[in-house]
Amino acid sequence: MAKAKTIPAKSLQAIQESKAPVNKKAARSRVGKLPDARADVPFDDDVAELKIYPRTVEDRAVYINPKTNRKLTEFQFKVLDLCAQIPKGKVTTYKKMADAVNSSPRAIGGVMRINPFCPQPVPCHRVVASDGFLGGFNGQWGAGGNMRNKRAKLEKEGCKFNADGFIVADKSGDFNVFGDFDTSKL
DNA sequence: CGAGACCATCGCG
DNA sequence: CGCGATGGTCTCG
Repeated sequence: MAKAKTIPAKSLQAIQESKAPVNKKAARSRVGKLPDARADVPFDDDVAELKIYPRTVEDRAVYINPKTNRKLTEFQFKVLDLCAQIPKGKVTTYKKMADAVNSSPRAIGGVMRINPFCPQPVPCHRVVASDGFLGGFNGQWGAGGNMRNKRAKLEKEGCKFNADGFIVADKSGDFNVFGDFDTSKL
């Protein structure tokens, strides 16, 4: 029964050629890190729960992020606001978001990590890596991570994935990265 | 106030 | 397909 868990390079190539939505770059080492389920993290595909999100400057000034026990910075709110613009059933990438606020993808990831407003109104599960890979969730990346829940949430919204954790279609049936951010109201 | 650490990435070799 | 480079932010002393 025991089979190799790593994915043969050929399969990866096939995946890239036929389905890779964004770049046709070769899959990276992270692909070999599947599966993504973690026994210690309960399954959760809820995409409806609505957290209270401080909108006004005053409210934001006093809000304490329960995840960090700290206030959120201006930049963090900016990124969260941006993320909140992603329509249901669509996804965007860390890079797109970074471009939108003149930041870097890693900084975006950093904010997603501490996002206390998941899954609403800040649907951080709709942010994937630039090549369509599901990426990280819940503070972890790839395998050790808990992509299962991120994936479950997206599937519930109508997105499709292949066996390796790459998105192949959003709700519309195609895959196109959402990048139409309105940065004017940040 | 400054330096160092961190990262749910990227893209090149 | 692996690995190092890189940018920006956060944290702590």
